[in-house]
Amino acid sequence: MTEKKLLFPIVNTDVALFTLIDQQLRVLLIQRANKPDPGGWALPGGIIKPEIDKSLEDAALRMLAAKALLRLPHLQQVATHSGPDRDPRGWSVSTLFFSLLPSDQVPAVAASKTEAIAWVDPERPGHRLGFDHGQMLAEALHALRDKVERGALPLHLLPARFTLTEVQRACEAILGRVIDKGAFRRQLKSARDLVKVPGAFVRGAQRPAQMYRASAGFVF
Amino acid sequence: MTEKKLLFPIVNTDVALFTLIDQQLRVLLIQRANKPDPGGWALPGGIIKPEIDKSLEDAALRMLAAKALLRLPHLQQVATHSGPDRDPRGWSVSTLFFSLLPSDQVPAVAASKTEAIAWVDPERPGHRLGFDHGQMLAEALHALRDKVERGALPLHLLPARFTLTEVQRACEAILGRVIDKGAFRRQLKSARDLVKVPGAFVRGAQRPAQMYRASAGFVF
DNA sequence: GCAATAGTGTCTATTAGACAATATGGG
DNA sequence: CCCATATTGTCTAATAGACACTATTGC
Repeated sequence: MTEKKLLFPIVNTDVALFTLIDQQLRVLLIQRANKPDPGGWALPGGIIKPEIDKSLEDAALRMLAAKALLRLPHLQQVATHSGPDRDPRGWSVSTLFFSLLPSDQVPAVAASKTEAIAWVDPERPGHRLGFDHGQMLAEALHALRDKVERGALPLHLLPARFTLTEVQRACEAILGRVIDKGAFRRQLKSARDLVKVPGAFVRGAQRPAQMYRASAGFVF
Repeated sequence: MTEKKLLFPIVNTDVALFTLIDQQLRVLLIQRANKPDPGGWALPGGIIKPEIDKSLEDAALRMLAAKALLRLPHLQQVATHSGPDRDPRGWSVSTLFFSLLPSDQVPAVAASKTEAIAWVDPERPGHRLGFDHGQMLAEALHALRDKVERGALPLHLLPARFTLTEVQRACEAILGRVIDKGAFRRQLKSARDLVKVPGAFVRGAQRPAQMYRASAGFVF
């Protein structure tokens, strides 16, 4: 491959899209079909198009929408990586985001004809990631954990209606440790993000649980 | 001025450089001499040069070094702003950093022949800032406060040797509130960032204070 | 009644804030 | 001694973690 040095830096975005599969935290990887590093695994992303994108966030959402036929409820900036060597095409700048996909929408993310996808454990991706995406994934996971550790509720991982236990399980999957039920529910009482859904319960052969939804003004 | 749309985004950096002047938190503004918005006030920054810069951090340091004849001890990424309208020259991406300048090095930052400088209160800059730099400054201040609120010690604001009271004053200047002496010093005891300097005391007509320095492995 | 999960209560160790008390210099 | 600041100690309210207890369903 001929390496051509561009006069202007390449500007692109990458997204670590997290979800829950069987109560386990997973992140989306795609197997690249195109030019740099074809066949290699990477975080979904690509070069922005100034003609149609109104911002980096806009570009990241556009690329994911093309892949997933969905509109993500939020996008969180993690960091911007840069340098002459991180992309073989030349001097590049890449802004990394993470986002949360509701677990009931995982099927909406399907592989295209040219690109395979995989939902992997963010701590052990299994595939070797191209570019500096291994480091990026670690940073995105750290940013997500930090936010949840600080008390943010990852409600975007859950369906529209959920139980408090499901919120706890989501936090546990993110943090990688068990959380005490009593302490967790105590904190939730002073959180304004949750709204009781009046009727609505039931799930199995045990005491039914109260259902909740995210409050109107909730932002992750 | 003719507005030309570029095929590639403009990539630049901006830095909110904080320091202490008379125990007050101040941030550096420059009065632009060149093309977009000449005479306007803004955070120091500029377009990167892929030929010489090895990263965005490198570019930000280079631009500040030219202005200030100094090498900053650290640089912290805040966020990356983007869009077609935030810079009149066209679609642009700008990564914002903040940094801390030791109070005894303020004189090293001098105005050039073409650009005036000002050290202003970050909460009330006084000058109206061009581009989206008003918003940027607010974000940088928030990032700095958040970090200090979480327990990070802004030792880079201080001279090489300092007293615990000086550390407290620096934190108070950043946070904009008074901190309890007892509680503050209790936290410092469990911080590994500080090292006693054996001799060294004295300042005025009162009990001398123990001097400290940042530990070898200290990173803000 | 039993299994399983929901939901609440209690005890304790730790911590942050308020504030008092003591220490040490110069004058 | 007095002043000003350094340094340490004490008391208390709030909080987090551990863990136990009660509640409600299906079977």
